[in-house]
Amino acid sequence: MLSKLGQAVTEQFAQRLRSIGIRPKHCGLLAAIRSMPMTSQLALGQALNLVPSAIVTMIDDLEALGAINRIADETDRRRYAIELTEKGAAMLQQATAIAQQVDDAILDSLGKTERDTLHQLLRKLATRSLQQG
Amino acid sequence: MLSKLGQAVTEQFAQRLRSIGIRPKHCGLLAAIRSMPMTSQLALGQALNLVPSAIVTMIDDLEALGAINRIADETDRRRYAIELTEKGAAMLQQATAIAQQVDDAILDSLGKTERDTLHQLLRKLATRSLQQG
DNA sequence: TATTGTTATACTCTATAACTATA
DNA sequence: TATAGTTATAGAGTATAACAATA
Repeated sequence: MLSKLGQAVTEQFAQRLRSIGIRPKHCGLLAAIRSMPMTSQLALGQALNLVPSAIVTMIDDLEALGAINRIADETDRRRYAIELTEKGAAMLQQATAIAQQVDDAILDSLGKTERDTLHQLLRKLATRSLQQG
Repeated sequence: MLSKLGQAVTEQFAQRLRSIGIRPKHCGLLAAIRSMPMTSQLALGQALNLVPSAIVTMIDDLEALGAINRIADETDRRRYAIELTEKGAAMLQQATAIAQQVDDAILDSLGKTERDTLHQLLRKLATRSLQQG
């Protein structure tokens, strides 16, 4: 049931994200870029546990959307620092809002107390289960 | 969080299922075959919302493992009825046991009352969210 | 020789559509 | 002409490995 619900949540999120042209995986990257400004591509990839080719593709996507810029590093000409543009920051904000909407839609049938209980229980599971991967 | 937990559960389940040579999707099919004995392939596919080519591949997999037999229909030579073999029934039983093990592993940190509460809350979510798909 | 970023390649999963043999 | 099953093909998604430029 957890598995099916998780899929349903992911799919709803993905579907609504289409309106701003990105996928769930881009959200994590955008958030990482915001929290680690001007970091190199590979460093971002390491932080998110992504292989180099994957991060390049995603950075390509975000660059095509105008969400980020590749800034050439002056001291090391192999490197590009990734900069979040205003548009990218706006997209991240929209994505966050969409996530909130999906949360609300999913939790619609639960009252405030029930939501809190659920959140607490899930967090308890997550601390154990998400560690091993 | 639901999304990540769901993924973690699915992956753990998939990993343990490897020991008996099948994937999570085969479990649903095996269960359907048991509950609908001697049904045609396409009918099974419809019951599980699968396209014909997908069900054929999965039936191929299960046949190669000796879990099912294709029985030629005597009145309609296009049709094959799917029969669960003893080995297939055993596999389904093993899969069910594995699912139980994964459940226990995931729910390890929760007490009996907490598990019941979680189950109740998730079911409440599921009745709403899993309907739309 | 090692590292950053990129491209090429391959592999899985899955869906669409063409095809066969029956009806 | 429609249906059961099959095969071929194409599309995402993702990982591996080869590669160029630079350190």
